[in-house]
Amino acid sequence: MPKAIILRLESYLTYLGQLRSENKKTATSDELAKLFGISSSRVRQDLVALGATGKPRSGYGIAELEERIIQALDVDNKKKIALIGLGNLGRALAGSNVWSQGGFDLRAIFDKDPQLIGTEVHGLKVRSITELFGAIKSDGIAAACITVPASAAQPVTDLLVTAGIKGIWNFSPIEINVPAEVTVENMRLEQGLMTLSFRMRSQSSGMNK
Amino acid sequence: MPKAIILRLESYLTYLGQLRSENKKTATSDELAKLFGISSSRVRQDLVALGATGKPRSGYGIAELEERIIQALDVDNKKKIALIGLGNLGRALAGSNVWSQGGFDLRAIFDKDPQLIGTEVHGLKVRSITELFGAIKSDGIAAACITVPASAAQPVTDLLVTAGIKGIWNFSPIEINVPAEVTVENMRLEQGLMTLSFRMRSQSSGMNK
DNA sequence: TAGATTGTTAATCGATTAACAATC
DNA sequence: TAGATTGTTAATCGATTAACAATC
Repeated sequence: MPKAIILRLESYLTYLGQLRSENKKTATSDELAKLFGISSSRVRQDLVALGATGKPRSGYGIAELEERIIQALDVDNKKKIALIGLGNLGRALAGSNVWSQGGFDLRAIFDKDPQLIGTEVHGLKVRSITELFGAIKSDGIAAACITVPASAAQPVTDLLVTAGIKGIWNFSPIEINVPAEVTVENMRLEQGLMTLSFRMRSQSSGMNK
Repeated sequence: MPKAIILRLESYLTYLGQLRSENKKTATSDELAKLFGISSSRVRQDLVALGATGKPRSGYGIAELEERIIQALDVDNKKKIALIGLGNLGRALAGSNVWSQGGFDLRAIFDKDPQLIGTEVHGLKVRSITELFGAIKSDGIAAACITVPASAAQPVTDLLVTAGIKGIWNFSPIEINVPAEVTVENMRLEQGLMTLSFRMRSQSSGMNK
């Protein structure tokens, strides 16, 4: 499945949830296309790739589309994830519902600050990073979210890789090195802002090049 | 400038900073290409689009590249931005350095919780959302970061648009509606996790399709 | 000089849009 | 039935890679 389609399916899913909450039962390719600024044929091709079918005149069933997208992205299969680094951002994420929305189940929190170790955060006891290796092995944790300072990112990554982690959601502003079998998804907050910065100027100058 | 190039320039910038901190002076297209998993000719084309030139055998000057990317993205021109919604995520962002890294200067914080209004957060007094309109007008704020609950996102957006805001960094999991002249950059945390979820399965099943 | 790396053009690849017959 | 919308194929567009002469 091409990466571009995956990204759009995720966007469709968000919007379909909104439509369902408004009690709508069906959506047309043209409706989705207008919202996301793409052609309706692109939407139909995406939905064909997903294996969904619609009905001429009425469109696609919203519930069916949601279900298929969730299946395709493996969101219904909650994978165990650990959070490494309980700073401001880590704390905000720990208490959020992104984990289950994104297909994961937050099961462990690690930090190196002795003040934090042993405290309880959203039902999870904060553990020392020295316990990381053993805990991941014994708990069968598949993924990790890294919200540590840049300087700690690579050492923590190496530890995670050795412990057999399969996926990393990386918030540190660093390119971390991992072996080919480990999946890294970078979440770069600054990059979102930089894109906004660039687009605001292009917009205002009419320089759409 | 194509969106795909902008995204890569942002990535290059992050990595060039790392190289500079290691006291490296130059980088080759092949070096950058390997790191980001693209071809070296793509890197060279990106750098040509940026207006940078390199030297055969030695490569490109790191400091010059950084400077040109910062200029191209307008990161050196700090635009005034307001934060709307001081929940866990808003608080984490308020205290971070993403603003200046991304080309902005956080100048105002708004919330609707009376408990928070009047308190000081990272040198900024939290103001009532009812003051939003006037404050944005009088302070010349160009952009806003929305970290409010989904239900509040559209009303807050409408207010911001009326106040003349030019760009929105949206963390709420909603497609917000804005007129064409307003730039919206969505920061979807769940989508990052969903992509990780999908890629972890593709990876492990060897199903690279 | 020799050889690594740039700058650039042509070839390939993939993604998007256009178009339209099929159909509910 | 009539007409809106799907499913699908062909055409277009843009992005990436390959290749190589120029050059430091």
